[in-house]
Amino acid sequence: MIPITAARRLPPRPAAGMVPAMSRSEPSSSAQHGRTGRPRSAEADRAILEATRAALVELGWGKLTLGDVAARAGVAKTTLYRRWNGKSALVVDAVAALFDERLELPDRGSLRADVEGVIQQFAALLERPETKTALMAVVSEATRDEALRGRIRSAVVDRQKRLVIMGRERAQARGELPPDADGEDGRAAAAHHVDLIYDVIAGAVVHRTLVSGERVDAGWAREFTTLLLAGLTSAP
Amino acid sequence: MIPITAARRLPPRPAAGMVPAMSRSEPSSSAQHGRTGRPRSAEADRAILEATRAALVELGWGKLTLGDVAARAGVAKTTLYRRWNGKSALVVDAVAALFDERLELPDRGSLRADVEGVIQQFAALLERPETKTALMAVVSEATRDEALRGRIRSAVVDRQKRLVIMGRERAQARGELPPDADGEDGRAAAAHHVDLIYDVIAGAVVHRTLVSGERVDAGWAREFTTLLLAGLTSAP
DNA sequence: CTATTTCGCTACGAGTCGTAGCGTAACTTT
DNA sequence: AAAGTTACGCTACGACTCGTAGCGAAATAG
Repeated sequence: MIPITAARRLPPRPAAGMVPAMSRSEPSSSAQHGRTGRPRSAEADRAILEATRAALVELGWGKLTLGDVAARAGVAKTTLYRRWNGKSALVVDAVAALFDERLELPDRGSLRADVEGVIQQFAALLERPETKTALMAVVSEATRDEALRGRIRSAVVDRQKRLVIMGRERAQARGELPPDADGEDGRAAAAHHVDLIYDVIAGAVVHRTLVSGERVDAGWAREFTTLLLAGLTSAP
Repeated sequence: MIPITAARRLPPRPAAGMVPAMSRSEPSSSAQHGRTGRPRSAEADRAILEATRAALVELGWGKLTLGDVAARAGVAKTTLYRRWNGKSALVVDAVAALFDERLELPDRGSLRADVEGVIQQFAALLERPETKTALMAVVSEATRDEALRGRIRSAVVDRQKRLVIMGRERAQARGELPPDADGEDGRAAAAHHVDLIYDVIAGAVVHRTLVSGERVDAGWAREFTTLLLAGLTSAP
């Protein structure tokens, strides 16, 4: 008894906001911070993120409330605010987990097959109602929030870009694409090329799914791949 | 005096919602409905949409409130709810006006120049903070709202697609692209082709600007156009 | 055991939402 | 000119969400 209220005697408070969740796939859980007190419940993290995805599906971004998420997850609302500083940050983490699990690039033997595969894989991810609703909402919020942009970059963009880099290297090894030029310029050009390809592929799939509102079926993936390969394999 | 409250003696009310603004560029204004009472103020429409854009720039989608918009526009909050059924619908109309004014396709003499021009024009539109913030937010909301999807389609998608169709026809007239095949199949294939090109161009520009968060400069537009043309001009 | 941190809970003021009701203004029809 | 109809500005309202504060209890490290 007579417990000394810990929070009270803290310094002015690090900020009004909360833990950055360090952009890892592993949220903000467990000990290992070298900290001394009671560790955050990893189970609570899991439940919260899952509840967030479920609430997104049912309510959509606009009507999703943190109070509702807390109730679904079986935790107190205050716990949410202790870990994330708002709706956007929470949803990014909730959706980022899906990008971890579901994006791979098995070697399908040819550049064409690899490209077509990644298109369909990404399209399948976007078909999920959680991602469909959340991704663009978060992107929209990020236009006014630098920290959120950083989060999206590491949780979504960088992960996808890695697939492009890998596929490109494989194609070069197969001789389907010319190797990168040597030197600093060559590396810069290669990076630019990767960025371009990434925006074209991801952009087209996202746009067709969310803006045009039509499905990415096998036929479309094939046509798009054909168009793309002609551009990729022609002279620089 | 003793005025008979008009609203009271109306039938059960058309709905809880509001005027569809009929998807025209001209909002919901003026008489000419053949209606009989006081017409809606077109000036109010103009002021509201402009106030909406201004509020978007300052506050962003998340913190934009209809009460604030009403105050800026110098109208009563209730007037907003009489014309639009919510934030999303209002913002779509507010942003759609920009797409009207700013999207044209002057004949630049070659397919390459036309494509590069439309890319830069669209990119310039997305640079504006109103569109940057609003477009994806609205798209996100639309994933759960069929009516909103229709609005976006007519206010944004169809207008842009028209540019693709026009550019394509010009290129065919110049002999830069093969003419469409005859018959029903030919027309269907042409429509598919237009859809594909549209999603690739608009998608890449949107994705680079909003997701990757990098500028569409002249160099990028050139590289992208090169990639695209190689794909377009190669055999089907 | 002591120090420290997190947890669930309750409570709260501030702010927004969307609607209702009223009296007035503007326009059409007779 | 009068009557009928619709839009407008204003005020007020209950319902809800937000984000924070404070408390006592639980969980861990040393």
